[in-house]
Amino acid sequence: MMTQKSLHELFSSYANTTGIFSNKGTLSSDFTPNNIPHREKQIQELAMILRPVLRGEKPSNLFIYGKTGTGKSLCIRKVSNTLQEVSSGTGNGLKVIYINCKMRKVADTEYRLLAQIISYFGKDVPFTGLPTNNLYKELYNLIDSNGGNVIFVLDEIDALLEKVGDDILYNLTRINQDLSRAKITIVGISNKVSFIDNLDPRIRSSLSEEEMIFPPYNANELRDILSERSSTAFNDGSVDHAVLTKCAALAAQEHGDARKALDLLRVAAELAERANSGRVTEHHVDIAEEKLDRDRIIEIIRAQPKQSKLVMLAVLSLFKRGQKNMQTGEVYELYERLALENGLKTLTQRRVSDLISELDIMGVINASVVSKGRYGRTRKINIQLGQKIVALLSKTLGAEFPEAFINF
DNA sequence: GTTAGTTCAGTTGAAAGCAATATTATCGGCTAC
DNA sequence: AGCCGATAATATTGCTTTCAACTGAACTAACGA
Repeated sequence: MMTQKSLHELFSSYANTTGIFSNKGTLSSDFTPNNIPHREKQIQELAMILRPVLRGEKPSNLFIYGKTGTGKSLCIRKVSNTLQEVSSGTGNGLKVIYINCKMRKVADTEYRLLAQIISYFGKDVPFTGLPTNNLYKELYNLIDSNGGNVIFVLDEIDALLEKVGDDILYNLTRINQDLSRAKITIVGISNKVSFIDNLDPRIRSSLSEEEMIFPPYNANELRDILSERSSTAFNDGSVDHAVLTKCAALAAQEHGDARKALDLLRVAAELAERANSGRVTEHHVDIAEEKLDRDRIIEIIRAQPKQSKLVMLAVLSLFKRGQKNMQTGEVYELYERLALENGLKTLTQRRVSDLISELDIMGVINASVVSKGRYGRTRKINIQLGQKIVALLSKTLGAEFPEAFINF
């Protein structure tokens, strides 16, 4: 009875207040706003580089660098959309194909990338089975019969080339030379600046006929972005000005990642709404940051292979016993026991040592090699996570390895 | 007090094994001449 | 004959293990003043 009544109250109070959001979608990171602050120059430049398509000429190939959340994809998307709109009136065919090469199982090999491209032309090829040559042939025919300009936007191209080598680009540029009725332009996007250096010189020069760099946003720019978006995302007066500043400042610390800034703001607002406080405050941002952090770490761990999780569990267990500065040996000992109890095969210390350093790189634990003189050399392993996260993690992992709790 | 060795407890790099996947090659069946 | 799809054959990966060289400071012992 009691619960029903409070449920009733909950709903009616929800219905009677306007809430914080007016349009939450604006805060999503894949939303394309009309106005992209502090990227006017880049958009201008992009437009200049790509505009030859409007006269049916081939633009230069282009290479774009920039860290995550610096607006690369956003600007490209915006420019190419407009370009497509305008060109549909000119009679010069234009097709822009955007592909994210990082997406596992979609475009992370030569074959899959080609298959993906082909499917953009409305033709499906089997997942597997055909020789790659056939796909090139197929693609060639499709593009040629389609005619006009084709622009390939390859996002996170570094991931692709790292995996499969640079032949693909070579082949694609070569196709271009044979085509009679169509022209291919390649736009590569990468977030590693150093990446182009270890590329075949021929490909490098043809790929980066033009280069652009998207610098990270600074705190002020981030705040502008946030206030721009929040003007449509929120109802008036529901967000403190200080909140935006704080989100911007936090995200600026992490290489000026606009996505992070938006996430912070969105999550903070969600929290505020859920807590029924009529407005978002700095306090909510704090909680949001912790929550994002927590989610990230839990997500990382969840995606780990079993063995790695087990190592993590070993570290966690020791940590909960109050151990500080654990050594590889101690962790390995416990890991060995846990593996045995859970019926997993035990890896060698060599491997566990690597797993530990992987966990370190991912920022889940802190491990650094220290020499302890006469007492050898080892990694000093620590956990620097909040209690909440630790508790949550051990719960998650504990559920996966039921036998592990015998140790507590 | 200095200097030159030792020693520990792993670290790190290279090479190779192995199982799971991915890519290629091959073959029989089917259609179109 | 030529093409298609399926299946066998082969190559590539991604993890791991094995082997072995390397590390760097605490500890020791010898050294020289």
